[in-house]
Amino acid sequence: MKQPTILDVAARAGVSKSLVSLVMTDPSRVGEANRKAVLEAAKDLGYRPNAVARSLVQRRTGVIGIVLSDLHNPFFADVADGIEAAASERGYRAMLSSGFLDPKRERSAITTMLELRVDGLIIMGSMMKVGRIEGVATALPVTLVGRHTRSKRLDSVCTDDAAGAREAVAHLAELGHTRIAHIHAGSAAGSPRRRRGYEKEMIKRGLVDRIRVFRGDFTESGGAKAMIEILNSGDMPTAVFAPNDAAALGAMEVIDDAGLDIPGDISLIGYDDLTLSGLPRISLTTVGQPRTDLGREAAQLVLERLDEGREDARHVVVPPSLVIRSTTGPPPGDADAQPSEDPQ
Amino acid sequence: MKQPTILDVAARAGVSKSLVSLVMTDPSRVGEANRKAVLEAAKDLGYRPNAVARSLVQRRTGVIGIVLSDLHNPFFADVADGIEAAASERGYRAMLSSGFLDPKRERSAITTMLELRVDGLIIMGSMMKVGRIEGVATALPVTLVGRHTRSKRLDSVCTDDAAGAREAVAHLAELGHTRIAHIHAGSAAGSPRRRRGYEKEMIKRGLVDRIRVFRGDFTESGGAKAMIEILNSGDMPTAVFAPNDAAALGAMEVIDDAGLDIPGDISLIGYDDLTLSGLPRISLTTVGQPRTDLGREAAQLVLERLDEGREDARHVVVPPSLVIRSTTGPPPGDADAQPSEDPQ
DNA sequence: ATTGTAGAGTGGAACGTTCCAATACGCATG
DNA sequence: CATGCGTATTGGAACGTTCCACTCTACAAT
Repeated sequence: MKQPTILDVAARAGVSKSLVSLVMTDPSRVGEANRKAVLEAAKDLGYRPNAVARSLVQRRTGVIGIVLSDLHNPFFADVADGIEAAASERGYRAMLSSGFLDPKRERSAITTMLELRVDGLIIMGSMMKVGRIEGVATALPVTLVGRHTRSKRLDSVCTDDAAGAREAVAHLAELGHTRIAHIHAGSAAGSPRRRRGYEKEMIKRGLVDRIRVFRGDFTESGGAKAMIEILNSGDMPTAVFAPNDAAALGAMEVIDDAGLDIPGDISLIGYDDLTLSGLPRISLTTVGQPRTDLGREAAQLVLERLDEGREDARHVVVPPSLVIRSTTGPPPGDADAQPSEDPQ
Repeated sequence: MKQPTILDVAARAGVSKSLVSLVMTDPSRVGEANRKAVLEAAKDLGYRPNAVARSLVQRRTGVIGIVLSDLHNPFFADVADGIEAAASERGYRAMLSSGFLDPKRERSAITTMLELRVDGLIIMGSMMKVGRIEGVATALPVTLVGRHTRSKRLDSVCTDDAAGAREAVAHLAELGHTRIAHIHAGSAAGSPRRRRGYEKEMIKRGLVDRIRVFRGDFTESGGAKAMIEILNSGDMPTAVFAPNDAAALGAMEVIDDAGLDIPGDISLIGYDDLTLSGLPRISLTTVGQPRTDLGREAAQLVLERLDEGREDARHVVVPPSLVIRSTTGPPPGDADAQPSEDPQ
């Protein structure tokens, strides 16, 4: 099991370790004969450069760490794709770790990344306070995905959650809804803004006293639980705005199980536009975010600091877009149904 | 940005670097006064042990690498959860990398893991040939998830894919189906066995000449494409057995779009039992695998080699279980409908 | 007084690379 | 024939830890 080192290769090829190192990094700078000898020796021995030793002397690992809150949320998978693509174009590789929706485990995932000395860190859907994350940003470039901040110490990229939420509520209001409830995900990344957007739009439309907010989270089961509460609240809304698609799916399940019709009895709207949500069976109205672009942008921000020496914080906000499908419609008993916004 | 080292801490605390090292690993072996001084100095400086340097001297990283073929497949997320849980219980941490459904990129992901000197490797849903992976297993413990092999050099854990496939076909046959088509995913992990299970059961039931196999893959779009081909084949089956749930969802979408009813016109069955598949709107009949357990078992296999010195290969096969939901029913025009197997 | 022992702390080698300054060698130039 | 120069190669110092063998001190046992 003992792995061969550069010295073993050097000995076998009859050259110095420095020459082997040269061949491994830039073969063109080495004479024909020696190059061949080294490559052959390396192959014979099954030599693989030890990135640990290399990182130690170079004081860089070439790895961008990604910490995400939930491996199950396909939203992150797309963002991660974007990050990986951008990173590998620039000679970095991405390594991923999950926070399992638990601030403590997220913290420990981040610590691990720091100890491994990743060159940059991208944190998505964080459950932690921005303040704590800022502390980390003194050691390496950090980009937050999906969370708004004006921090001077780290970068961020997200969609305008408040605007997305307002669009969602506006869409419902224009369909004639007034009793619009919102499920929120506490202080998890993005959630506070979406909630505020919901509230603002409700206020703007004169629906202040119709504001109903229920606590859930960004998962299917969180959405389901909140929906059960809504159904039991004795104050049934005609529309529900979920904090994301995963939660919306959970809510949908509860509504279906209760024998209610979507959107006949209750309209439902999510956030994220997962591929899944576009399935005909689901056809969830939702607020879309350009996921892969979000990821590319996040990687770009890290790389700018790493390779171009940028020092000042940048915060990128991209606009969300409402995707109207078939889980939203006029409220029940609405005489003037079929307005132009009605899907299908 | 320059990070403090153990020497900085030692200087500030007025002790030797060795003492600092001791405090960091086992504070109880150090005198009260010095321990406090060291901890305070470390805190003041924001010292974080450099895992790269530590790994170099210890010749271990404490990291279990996970390489999976597709970040989007929630199946892997659950398995990864299991791995992470088992690993962290034993003091290891898990780090993840995606192969993006491309054997080349998978190879490069594995190379990266090897260069980073992870202590063990778990490969899920691999697109590579087992032979190539075996080469890797000489350097560290490797466990394959979801792929059958009798290799003497690496471990594996998977469900009995052939048995699962046969159960699926048997279920359809008992409902009265004879024209049962199968979408397969080429040589991707698990697919060949499922295909063979399908064929065997078809033969056993005297349906040899009804065997129809279409090429797809383990993704939604792969399933959709194959389904389009099936619909255009001019030989419409009454049931389709997809290689996994993701592909089944793609197929479902195509069937829905074609205006056909599931299971009225065509029955559909998947493999994996994603959480998603249990949603009332989807309610996909499928073959279930104990995902988290699969992950725990995989981690266990790696850890046995790492910490207990096991040398011989172990291959764990766990039984799959058919989950009957509402995408399967009697074939159209079947007079004696509603057999006892009918769901609901 | 001598010896032994335990506890606390230290210095230096090692881990496997990269990088830099230095060397060796050939060959053209004056 | 000395000089200079470019190319190919080398040895040694880093990188930041851990680990081991060792020293030092205090104190108990003989």
